[in-house]
Amino acid sequence: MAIGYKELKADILQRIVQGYWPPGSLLPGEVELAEQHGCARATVNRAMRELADDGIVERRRKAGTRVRMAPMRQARFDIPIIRKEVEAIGATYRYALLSRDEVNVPDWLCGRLGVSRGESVLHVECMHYADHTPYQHEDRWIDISVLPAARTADFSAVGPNEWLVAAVPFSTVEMSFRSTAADRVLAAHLDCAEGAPLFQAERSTWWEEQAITFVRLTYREGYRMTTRY
Amino acid sequence: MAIGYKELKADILQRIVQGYWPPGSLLPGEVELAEQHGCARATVNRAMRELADDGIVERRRKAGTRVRMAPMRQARFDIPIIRKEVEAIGATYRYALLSRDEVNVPDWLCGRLGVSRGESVLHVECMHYADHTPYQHEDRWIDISVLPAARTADFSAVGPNEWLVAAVPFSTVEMSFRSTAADRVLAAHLDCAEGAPLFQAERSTWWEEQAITFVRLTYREGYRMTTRY
DNA sequence: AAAGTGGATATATCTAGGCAAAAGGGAAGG
DNA sequence: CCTTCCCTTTTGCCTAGATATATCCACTTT
Repeated sequence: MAIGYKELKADILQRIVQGYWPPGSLLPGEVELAEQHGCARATVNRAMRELADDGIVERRRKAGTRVRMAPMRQARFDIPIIRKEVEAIGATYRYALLSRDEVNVPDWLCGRLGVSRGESVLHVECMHYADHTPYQHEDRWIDISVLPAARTADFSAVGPNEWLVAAVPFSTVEMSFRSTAADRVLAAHLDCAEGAPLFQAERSTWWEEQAITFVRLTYREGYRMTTRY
Repeated sequence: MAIGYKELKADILQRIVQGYWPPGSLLPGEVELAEQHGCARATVNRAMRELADDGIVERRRKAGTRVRMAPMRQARFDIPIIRKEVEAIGATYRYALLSRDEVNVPDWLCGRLGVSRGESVLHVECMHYADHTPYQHEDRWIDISVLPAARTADFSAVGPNEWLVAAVPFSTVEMSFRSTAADRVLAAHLDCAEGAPLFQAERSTWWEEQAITFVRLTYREGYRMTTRY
Protein backbone atom coordinates (compact mmCIF):
# COMPACT_ATOMS: atom_id res chain seq x y z
CA MET A 1 0.00 0.00 0.00
CA ALA A 2 2.81 2.41 0.85
CA ILE A 3 4.24 4.24 -2.15
CA GLY A 4 7.07 6.64 -2.91
CA TYR A 5 6.68 10.33 -3.56
CA LYS A 6 7.38 9.90 -7.25
CA GLU A 7 4.60 7.41 -7.74
CA LEU A 8 2.31 9.55 -5.65
CA LYS A 9 3.17 12.60 -7.71
CA ALA A 10 2.51 10.67 -10.91
CA ASP A 11 -0.78 9.40 -9.49
CA ILE A 12 -1.99 12.85 -8.62
CA LEU A 13 -0.84 14.30 -11.93
CA GLN A 14 -2.62 11.49 -13.73
CA ARG A 15 -5.87 12.29 -12.01
CA ILE A 16 -5.50 15.97 -12.82
CA VAL A 17 -4.69 15.22 -16.44
CA GLN A 18 -7.64 12.89 -16.78
CA GLY A 19 -10.01 15.46 -15.40
CA TYR A 20 -10.83 13.77 -12.11
CA TRP A 21 -9.63 16.97 -10.46
CA PRO A 22 -10.47 19.68 -13.00
CA PRO A 23 -8.68 23.05 -13.09
CA GLY A 24 -9.60 25.19 -10.13
CA SER A 25 -10.80 22.30 -8.00
CA LEU A 26 -9.65 21.71 -4.46
CA LEU A 27 -7.51 18.66 -3.75
CA PRO A 28 -7.81 16.69 -0.51
CA GLY A 29 -5.61 17.83 2.38
CA GLU A 30 -2.23 16.28 3.03
CA VAL A 31 -3.46 14.23 5.97
CA GLU A 32 -6.29 12.72 3.99
CA LEU A 33 -4.07 11.85 1.02
CA ALA A 34 -1.54 10.30 3.35
CA GLU A 35 -4.20 8.07 4.87
CA GLN A 36 -5.62 7.14 1.49
CA HIS A 37 -2.24 6.10 0.16
CA GLY A 38 -0.93 4.67 3.39
CA CYS A 39 2.15 6.84 3.59
CA ALA A 40 3.51 9.59 5.81
CA ARG A 41 2.37 13.18 5.43
CA ALA A 42 5.93 14.20 4.56
CA THR A 43 5.76 12.00 1.49
CA VAL A 44 2.53 13.63 0.38
CA ASN A 45 4.09 16.99 1.11
CA ARG A 46 7.05 16.24 -1.11
CA ALA A 47 4.86 15.16 -3.99
CA MET A 48 2.55 18.15 -3.65
CA ARG A 49 5.42 20.59 -3.28
CA GLU A 50 7.01 19.35 -6.48
CA LEU A 51 3.70 19.65 -8.30
CA ALA A 52 3.52 23.20 -7.04
CA ASP A 53 7.10 23.84 -8.18
CA ASP A 54 6.17 22.50 -11.59
CA GLY A 55 3.32 24.96 -11.75
CA ILE A 56 0.64 22.25 -11.83
CA VAL A 57 -1.07 23.14 -8.58
CA GLU A 58 -1.20 26.14 -6.30
CA ARG A 59 -0.88 25.82 -2.55
CA ARG A 60 -1.93 28.20 0.16
CA ARG A 61 -2.05 27.68 3.86
CA LYS A 62 -5.49 27.08 5.18
CA ALA A 63 -6.91 27.45 1.67
CA GLY A 64 -5.50 24.10 0.62
CA THR A 65 -4.15 22.91 -2.71
CA ARG A 66 -5.97 23.51 -5.95
CA VAL A 67 -5.33 22.76 -9.59
CA ARG A 68 -4.13 25.78 -11.50
CA MET A 69 -6.51 27.30 -13.98
CA ALA A 70 -4.01 27.96 -16.74
CA PRO A 71 -2.51 24.87 -18.33
CA MET A 72 0.88 26.49 -18.47
CA ARG A 73 1.72 29.47 -16.41
CA GLN A 74 5.46 29.36 -16.69
CA ALA A 75 8.01 28.16 -19.15
CA ARG A 76 11.56 27.26 -18.38
CA PHE A 77 14.31 27.99 -20.81
CA ASP A 78 17.84 26.82 -20.59
CA ILE A 79 20.27 29.62 -21.18
CA PRO A 80 23.21 27.70 -22.53
CA ILE A 81 26.70 28.85 -23.21
CA ILE A 82 26.63 29.89 -26.84
CA ARG A 83 29.39 27.45 -27.72
CA LYS A 84 27.38 24.52 -26.38
CA GLU A 85 24.29 25.64 -28.23
CA VAL A 86 26.15 25.73 -31.52
CA GLU A 87 27.89 22.43 -30.92
CA ALA A 88 24.59 20.83 -29.93
CA ILE A 89 23.28 21.28 -33.45
CA GLY A 90 26.39 19.59 -34.83
CA ALA A 91 28.05 22.71 -36.14
CA THR A 92 31.55 23.99 -35.55
CA TYR A 93 31.75 26.98 -33.25
CA ARG A 94 33.86 29.99 -34.11
CA TYR A 95 34.32 33.21 -32.21
CA ALA A 96 35.54 36.58 -33.39
CA LEU A 97 36.26 39.76 -31.47
CA LEU A 98 35.05 42.81 -33.36
CA SER A 99 35.97 45.69 -31.10
CA ARG A 100 36.97 46.49 -27.58
CA ASP A 101 36.98 49.99 -26.15
CA GLU A 102 36.93 51.81 -22.90
CA VAL A 103 34.32 54.53 -23.22
CA ASN A 104 32.13 56.87 -21.22
CA VAL A 105 28.89 55.14 -20.37
CA PRO A 106 26.16 56.13 -22.84
CA ASP A 107 23.05 57.67 -21.37
CA TRP A 108 20.71 54.82 -22.26
CA LEU A 109 22.90 52.43 -20.30
CA CYS A 110 23.17 54.48 -17.11
CA GLY A 111 19.81 53.37 -15.82
CA ARG A 112 20.19 49.76 -16.73
CA LEU A 113 23.61 49.32 -15.21
CA GLY A 114 22.95 51.67 -12.36
CA VAL A 115 26.13 53.68 -12.94
CA SER A 116 26.36 57.45 -12.92
CA ARG A 117 27.05 59.51 -16.01
CA GLY A 118 30.64 60.15 -16.94
CA GLU A 119 31.84 56.83 -15.61
CA SER A 120 33.97 54.62 -17.79
CA VAL A 121 32.79 51.24 -19.03
CA LEU A 122 34.31 48.53 -21.17
CA HIS A 123 32.50 47.99 -24.44
CA VAL A 124 33.11 44.70 -26.26
CA GLU A 125 31.55 43.65 -29.53
CA CYS A 126 31.95 40.16 -30.90
CA MET A 127 30.42 37.54 -33.15
CA HIS A 128 29.65 33.87 -32.75
CA TYR A 129 29.51 31.64 -35.79
CA ALA A 130 28.15 28.17 -36.49
CA ASP A 131 30.00 26.55 -39.36
CA HIS A 132 31.14 29.98 -40.53
CA THR A 133 27.62 31.33 -40.82
CA PRO A 134 26.74 34.12 -38.42
CA TYR A 135 24.87 32.87 -35.40
CA GLN A 136 24.84 35.60 -32.80
CA HIS A 137 26.08 39.12 -32.34
CA GLU A 138 27.15 40.05 -28.83
CA ASP A 139 27.20 43.67 -27.69
CA ARG A 140 28.52 43.76 -24.16
CA TRP A 141 29.14 46.49 -21.59
CA ILE A 142 31.11 45.83 -18.42
CA ASP A 143 31.38 48.13 -15.42
CA ILE A 144 35.13 48.21 -14.87
CA SER A 145 34.82 50.02 -11.56
CA VAL A 146 33.10 46.90 -10.23
CA LEU A 147 35.18 44.44 -12.21
CA PRO A 148 38.61 45.96 -12.85
CA ALA A 149 39.98 42.57 -13.90
CA ALA A 150 38.06 42.94 -17.16
CA ARG A 151 40.41 45.72 -18.19
CA THR A 152 43.31 43.32 -18.49
CA ALA A 153 41.33 40.38 -19.81
CA ASP A 154 42.09 39.28 -23.35
CA PHE A 155 38.89 38.72 -25.29
CA SER A 156 40.53 37.85 -28.59
CA ALA A 157 40.43 34.11 -28.06
CA VAL A 158 37.73 33.51 -25.50
CA GLY A 159 34.46 35.42 -25.52
CA PRO A 160 33.52 37.77 -22.70
CA ASN A 161 30.61 35.56 -21.82
CA GLU A 162 32.75 32.56 -21.04
CA TRP A 163 35.32 34.74 -19.37
CA LEU A 164 32.67 36.25 -17.12
CA VAL A 165 31.14 32.90 -16.25
CA ALA A 166 34.52 31.70 -15.06
CA ALA A 167 35.58 34.93 -13.40
CA VAL A 168 32.49 36.11 -11.52
CA PRO A 169 29.49 34.42 -10.11
CA PHE A 170 26.28 36.38 -10.22
CA SER A 171 23.41 36.73 -7.91
CA THR A 172 20.66 38.42 -9.86
CA VAL A 173 19.86 38.34 -13.53
CA GLU A 174 17.24 40.16 -15.53
CA MET A 175 16.55 39.02 -19.04
CA SER A 176 14.21 40.30 -21.66
CA PHE A 177 13.42 39.24 -25.18
CA ARG A 178 12.07 41.26 -28.02
CA SER A 179 11.98 41.69 -31.74
CA THR A 180 14.01 44.34 -33.50
CA ALA A 181 14.83 45.46 -37.01
CA ALA A 182 18.38 44.98 -38.24
CA ASP A 183 20.29 48.24 -38.53
CA ARG A 184 23.12 48.63 -40.99
CA VAL A 185 25.75 47.27 -38.61
CA LEU A 186 23.78 44.24 -37.50
CA ALA A 187 22.73 43.46 -41.05
CA ALA A 188 26.36 43.38 -42.11
CA HIS A 189 27.47 41.17 -39.25
CA LEU A 190 24.55 38.77 -39.40
CA ASP A 191 24.46 38.65 -43.17
CA CYS A 192 20.86 39.73 -43.54
CA ALA A 193 18.96 42.59 -45.13
CA GLU A 194 18.73 45.90 -43.36
CA GLY A 195 15.40 46.00 -41.57
CA ALA A 196 15.18 42.22 -41.23
CA PRO A 197 13.32 41.11 -38.09
CA LEU A 198 15.78 39.78 -35.53
CA PHE A 199 15.35 38.05 -32.20
CA GLN A 200 17.14 39.93 -29.47
CA ALA A 201 17.90 39.03 -25.86
CA GLU A 202 19.10 41.53 -23.28
CA ARG A 203 20.59 40.52 -19.99
CA SER A 204 21.66 42.53 -16.98
CA THR A 205 23.72 40.82 -14.33
CA TRP A 206 24.18 41.92 -10.75
CA TRP A 207 26.29 40.74 -7.89
CA GLU A 208 25.41 41.96 -4.44
CA GLU A 209 23.27 44.85 -5.68
CA GLN A 210 26.13 45.91 -7.95
CA ALA A 211 25.51 45.82 -11.68
CA ILE A 212 28.35 44.00 -13.39
CA THR A 213 27.44 43.74 -17.02
CA PHE A 214 24.77 44.37 -19.60
CA VAL A 215 24.69 42.40 -22.81
CA ARG A 216 22.54 42.55 -25.92
CA LEU A 217 22.52 39.36 -27.92
CA THR A 218 21.12 39.46 -31.43
CA TYR A 219 20.47 36.17 -33.12
CA ARG A 220 20.66 35.30 -36.78
CA GLU A 221 17.52 35.79 -38.80
CA GLY A 222 15.01 33.00 -38.29
CA TYR A 223 16.28 31.95 -34.87
CA ARG A 224 13.75 30.28 -32.60
CA MET A 225 13.85 29.80 -28.87
CA THR A 226 11.91 26.68 -27.98
CA THR A 227 10.78 24.88 -24.88
CA ARG A 228 8.62 21.86 -24.28
CA TYR A 229 7.00 20.14 -21.36
CA MET B 1 22.55 27.37 16.52
CA ALA B 2 19.83 25.54 14.63
CA ILE B 3 18.85 27.18 11.35
CA GLY B 4 16.25 26.71 8.64
CA TYR B 5 16.90 25.25 5.24
CA LYS B 6 16.54 28.62 3.57
CA GLU B 7 19.22 30.23 5.68
CA LEU B 8 21.41 27.19 5.19
CA LYS B 9 20.91 27.33 1.44
CA ALA B 10 21.77 31.03 1.45
CA ASP B 11 24.84 30.31 3.57
CA ILE B 12 26.14 27.67 1.23
CA LEU B 13 25.38 29.76 -1.84
CA GLN B 14 27.17 32.66 -0.24
CA ARG B 15 30.30 30.61 0.29
CA ILE B 16 30.18 29.35 -3.28
CA VAL B 17 29.66 32.85 -4.64
CA GLN B 18 32.51 34.22 -2.56
CA GLY B 19 34.86 31.56 -3.76
CA TYR B 20 35.27 29.62 -0.54
CA TRP B 21 34.09 26.60 -2.47
CA PRO B 22 35.29 27.22 -6.02
CA PRO B 23 33.67 25.59 -9.07
CA GLY B 24 34.43 21.90 -9.21
CA SER B 25 35.27 21.57 -5.54
CA LEU B 26 33.75 18.97 -3.28
CA LEU B 27 31.42 20.12 -0.53
CA PRO B 28 31.31 18.44 2.89
CA GLY B 29 28.90 15.53 3.27
CA GLU B 30 25.40 16.02 4.58
CA VAL B 31 26.21 14.59 8.00
CA GLU B 32 29.15 16.91 8.47
CA LEU B 33 27.22 19.98 7.41
CA ALA B 34 24.38 19.01 9.71
CA GLU B 35 26.76 18.77 12.66
CA GLN B 36 28.46 22.06 11.78
CA HIS B 37 25.19 23.92 11.61
CA GLY B 38 23.49 22.05 14.40
CA CYS B 39 20.52 20.91 12.41
CA ALA B 40 19.05 17.66 11.14
CA ARG B 41 20.40 15.98 8.08
CA ALA B 42 17.03 16.33 6.38
CA THR B 43 17.42 20.09 6.59
CA VAL B 44 20.82 19.94 4.94
CA ASN B 45 19.37 17.62 2.34
CA ARG B 46 16.59 20.05 1.51
CA ALA B 47 19.01 22.93 1.10
CA MET B 48 21.41 20.90 -1.03
CA ARG B 49 18.65 19.46 -3.16
CA GLU B 50 17.33 22.91 -3.97
CA LEU B 51 20.81 24.08 -4.87
CA ALA B 52 21.03 21.11 -7.19
CA ASP B 53 17.61 21.96 -8.67
CA ASP B 54 18.80 25.50 -9.24
CA GLY B 55 21.78 24.17 -11.12
CA ILE B 56 24.32 25.49 -8.64
CA VAL B 57 25.72 22.16 -7.49
CA GLU B 58 25.74 18.63 -8.81
CA ARG B 59 25.04 15.65 -6.59
CA ARG B 60 25.92 12.03 -7.07
CA ARG B 61 25.58 9.19 -4.65
CA LYS B 62 28.80 8.21 -3.06
CA ALA B 63 30.64 10.82 -5.10
CA GLY B 64 29.23 13.63 -2.98
CA THR B 65 28.17 17.14 -3.86
CA ARG B 66 30.33 19.47 -5.90
CA VAL B 67 30.00 22.95 -7.30
CA ARG B 68 29.10 22.93 -10.96
CA MET B 69 31.81 24.04 -13.34
CA ALA B 70 29.67 25.84 -15.92
CA PRO B 71 26.43 26.78 -14.29
CA MET B 72 24.09 26.47 -17.22
CA ARG B 73 21.31 28.31 -15.58
CA GLN B 74 17.75 28.31 -16.63
CA ALA B 75 15.34 31.15 -16.82
CA ARG B 76 11.74 30.87 -15.91
CA PHE B 77 9.14 32.96 -17.63
CA ASP B 78 5.65 33.58 -16.53
CA ILE B 79 3.26 33.28 -19.43
CA PRO B 80 0.25 35.13 -18.12
CA ILE B 81 -3.28 34.94 -19.38
CA ILE B 82 -3.55 37.79 -21.82
CA ARG B 83 -6.35 39.47 -19.91
CA LYS B 84 -4.36 39.44 -16.68
CA GLU B 85 -1.31 40.79 -18.46
CA VAL B 86 -3.27 43.70 -19.85
CA GLU B 87 -5.03 44.43 -16.59
CA ALA B 88 -1.70 44.26 -14.74
CA ILE B 89 -0.48 47.34 -16.57
CA GLY B 90 -3.61 49.20 -15.56
CA ALA B 91 -5.28 49.07 -18.95
CA THR B 92 -8.76 47.92 -19.87
CA TYR B 93 -8.88 44.61 -21.68
CA ARG B 94 -11.00 44.18 -24.78
CA TYR B 95 -11.44 41.18 -27.01
CA ALA B 96 -12.64 40.95 -30.58
CA LEU B 97 -13.34 37.96 -32.78
CA LEU B 98 -12.12 38.54 -36.33
CA SER B 99 -13.02 35.36 -38.11
CA ARG B 100 -14.02 31.79 -37.51
CA ASP B 101 -13.99 29.14 -40.22
CA GLU B 102 -13.92 25.43 -40.68
CA VAL B 103 -11.30 24.71 -43.29
CA ASN B 104 -9.06 21.98 -44.65
CA VAL B 105 -5.84 21.86 -42.72
CA PRO B 106 -3.09 23.78 -44.55
CA ASP B 107 0.04 21.84 -45.37
CA TRP B 108 2.36 23.74 -43.05
CA LEU B 109 0.13 22.86 -40.12
CA CYS B 110 -0.13 19.11 -40.79
CA GLY B 111 3.23 18.34 -39.25
CA ARG B 112 2.81 20.58 -36.24
CA LEU B 113 -0.62 19.34 -35.29
CA GLY B 114 0.06 15.80 -36.39
CA VAL B 115 -3.08 15.55 -38.50
CA SER B 116 -3.30 14.09 -41.98
CA ARG B 117 -3.97 16.16 -45.09
CA GLY B 118 -7.55 16.76 -46.04
CA GLU B 119 -8.77 16.81 -42.48
CA SER B 120 -10.92 19.64 -41.30
CA VAL B 121 -9.78 22.10 -38.63
CA LEU B 122 -11.32 25.10 -36.95
CA HIS B 123 -9.53 28.34 -37.66
CA VAL B 124 -10.16 31.27 -35.33
CA GLU B 125 -8.60 34.70 -35.60
CA CYS B 126 -9.03 37.30 -32.91
CA MET B 127 -7.51 40.38 -31.35
CA HIS B 128 -6.75 41.46 -27.82
CA TYR B 129 -6.64 45.13 -26.98
CA ALA B 130 -5.32 47.18 -24.08
CA ASP B 131 -7.24 50.44 -23.75
CA HIS B 132 -8.33 50.15 -27.38
CA THR B 133 -4.78 49.92 -28.69
CA PRO B 134 -3.85 46.61 -30.31
CA TYR B 135 -1.96 44.33 -27.95
CA GLN B 136 -1.94 40.86 -29.41
CA HIS B 137 -3.16 39.05 -32.49
CA GLU B 138 -4.24 35.44 -31.99
CA ASP B 139 -4.26 33.00 -34.90
CA ARG B 140 -5.58 29.70 -33.64
CA TRP B 141 -6.18 26.29 -35.18
CA ILE B 142 -8.16 23.61 -33.39
CA ASP B 143 -8.39 19.94 -34.38
CA ILE B 144 -12.16 19.38 -34.27
CA SER B 145 -11.82 15.64 -34.68
CA VAL B 146 -10.12 15.59 -31.27
CA LEU B 147 -12.19 18.35 -29.73
CA PRO B 148 -15.63 18.36 -31.43
CA ALA B 149 -17.04 20.60 -28.71
CA ALA B 150 -15.11 23.48 -30.29
CA ARG B 151 -17.43 23.37 -33.28
CA THR B 152 -20.35 24.57 -31.21
CA ALA B 153 -18.41 26.93 -28.97
CA ASP B 154 -19.15 30.61 -29.29
CA PHE B 155 -15.95 32.63 -29.45
CA SER B 156 -17.60 36.02 -29.94
CA ALA B 157 -17.54 36.93 -26.27
CA VAL B 158 -14.85 34.78 -24.70
CA GLY B 159 -11.56 34.10 -26.45
CA PRO B 160 -10.61 30.59 -27.57
CA ASN B 161 -7.72 30.57 -25.13
CA GLU B 162 -9.89 30.97 -22.08
CA TRP B 163 -12.45 28.58 -23.52
CA LEU B 164 -9.81 25.93 -24.07
CA VAL B 165 -8.36 26.31 -20.61
CA ALA B 166 -11.76 25.53 -19.16
CA ALA B 167 -12.61 22.77 -21.64
CA VAL B 168 -9.37 20.82 -21.82
CA PRO B 169 -8.07 19.30 -18.59
CA PHE B 170 -4.33 19.42 -19.00
CA SER B 171 -1.70 18.86 -21.55
CA THR B 172 1.78 18.84 -22.94
CA VAL B 173 2.90 22.13 -24.38
CA GLU B 174 5.61 23.18 -26.81
CA MET B 175 6.30 26.87 -27.13
CA SER B 176 8.67 28.75 -29.30
CA PHE B 177 9.49 32.40 -29.69
CA ARG B 178 10.85 34.22 -32.65
CA SER B 179 10.94 37.48 -34.50
CA THR B 180 8.94 38.07 -37.66
CA ALA B 181 8.13 40.87 -40.07
CA ALA B 182 4.57 42.19 -40.14
CA ASP B 183 2.69 41.17 -43.25
CA ARG B 184 -0.15 43.28 -44.61
CA VAL B 185 -2.79 41.63 -42.43
CA LEU B 186 -0.83 41.79 -39.20
CA ALA B 187 0.22 45.37 -39.88
CA ALA B 188 -3.41 46.37 -40.25
CA HIS B 189 -4.52 44.60 -37.10
CA LEU B 190 -1.64 45.68 -34.93
CA ASP B 191 -1.52 49.20 -36.30
CA CYS B 192 2.08 49.14 -37.42
CA ALA B 193 4.00 49.47 -40.66
CA GLU B 194 4.24 46.54 -43.01
CA GLY B 195 7.58 44.84 -42.38
CA ALA B 196 7.78 46.03 -38.76
CA PRO B 197 9.63 43.55 -36.50
CA LEU B 198 7.15 41.72 -34.29
CA PHE B 199 7.57 39.33 -31.39
CA GLN B 200 5.78 36.10 -32.03
CA ALA B 201 5.01 33.13 -29.82
CA GLU B 202 3.81 29.79 -31.13
CA ARG B 203 2.28 27.13 -28.95
CA SER B 204 1.25 23.57 -29.70
CA THR B 205 -0.86 21.77 -27.14
CA TRP B 206 -1.30 18.03 -26.80
CA TRP B 207 -3.43 15.85 -24.64
CA GLU B 208 -2.60 12.17 -24.40
CA GLU B 209 -0.37 12.24 -27.48
CA GLN B 210 -3.19 13.91 -29.40
CA ALA B 211 -2.56 17.37 -30.78
CA ILE B 212 -5.42 19.65 -29.83
CA THR B 213 -4.51 23.12 -30.91
CA PHE B 214 -1.84 25.28 -32.44
CA VAL B 215 -1.77 29.01 -31.82
CA ARG B 216 0.38 31.81 -33.14
CA LEU B 217 0.40 34.90 -30.96
CA THR B 218 1.79 38.09 -32.43
CA TYR B 219 2.44 40.93 -30.04
CA ARG B 220 2.24 44.63 -30.67
CA GLU B 221 5.40 46.31 -31.92
CA GLY B 222 7.90 46.94 -29.14
CA TYR B 223 6.63 44.19 -26.84
CA ARG B 224 9.15 42.76 -24.40
CA MET B 225 9.03 39.53 -22.49
CA THR B 226 10.95 39.97 -19.27
CA THR B 227 12.05 37.81 -16.38
CA ARG B 228 14.16 38.34 -13.33
CA TYR B 229 15.80 35.77 -11.10
C1' DA C 1 46.22 -6.84 -17.92
C1' DA C 2 41.27 -7.08 -18.05
C1' DA C 3 37.21 -8.08 -15.92
C1' DG C 4 34.26 -9.18 -12.23
C1' DT C 5 33.02 -8.93 -7.08
C1' DG C 6 32.02 -6.98 -2.74
C1' DG C 7 32.38 -3.64 0.87
C1' DA C 8 32.18 1.13 2.24
C1' DT C 9 30.04 5.36 1.85
C1' DA C 10 27.21 9.25 0.41
C1' DT C 11 22.96 10.51 -1.18
C1' DA C 12 17.82 9.34 -1.72
C1' DT C 13 13.90 8.49 0.46
C1' DC C 14 10.59 7.25 4.09
C1' DT C 15 8.35 7.29 8.87
C1' DA C 16 6.20 9.50 12.84
C1' DG C 17 5.63 13.24 15.44
C1' DG C 18 5.52 18.14 16.62
C1' DC C 19 5.58 23.25 16.49
C1' DA C 20 4.99 27.50 13.59
C1' DA C 21 2.72 30.53 10.60
C1' DA C 22 -0.73 32.04 7.47
C1' DA C 23 -5.28 32.82 6.41
C1' DG C 24 -10.32 31.52 5.74
C1' DG C 25 -14.48 31.95 8.15
C1' DG C 26 -17.34 33.16 11.60
C1' DA C 27 -18.55 35.55 15.89
C1' DA C 28 -18.83 39.75 18.29
C1' DG C 29 -19.26 44.47 18.51
C1' DG C 30 -20.07 49.09 16.54
C1' DC D 1 -24.46 46.24 7.46
C1' DC D 2 -19.78 46.52 8.08
C1' DT D 3 -15.50 46.01 10.50
C1' DT D 4 -12.45 43.78 13.73
C1' DC D 5 -10.73 39.98 16.25
C1' DC D 6 -10.12 35.16 17.20
C1' DC D 7 -10.38 30.26 16.37
C1' DT D 8 -9.42 26.46 13.57
C1' DT D 9 -7.67 24.45 9.61
C1' DT D 10 -4.00 23.52 6.46
C1' DT D 11 0.39 23.83 4.76
C1' DG D 12 5.42 24.89 6.03
C1' DC D 13 9.16 23.34 8.28
C1' DC D 14 11.92 20.77 11.55
C1' DT D 15 13.82 16.55 14.28
C1' DA D 16 15.62 11.91 14.77
C1' DG D 17 16.14 7.64 13.16
C1' DA D 18 16.10 4.01 9.62
C1' DT D 19 16.21 1.70 5.06
C1' DA D 20 17.26 1.79 0.05
C1' DT D 21 20.18 2.53 -3.74
C1' DA D 22 23.89 3.92 -6.48
C1' DT D 23 28.64 3.92 -7.16
C1' DC D 24 33.58 4.49 -6.17
C1' DC D 25 37.41 1.78 -5.06
C1' DA D 26 40.06 -1.97 -3.74
C1' DC D 27 40.66 -6.59 -4.26
C1' DT D 28 40.24 -10.92 -6.50
C1' DT D 29 39.89 -13.80 -10.39
C1' DT D 30 40.63 -15.05 -15.08
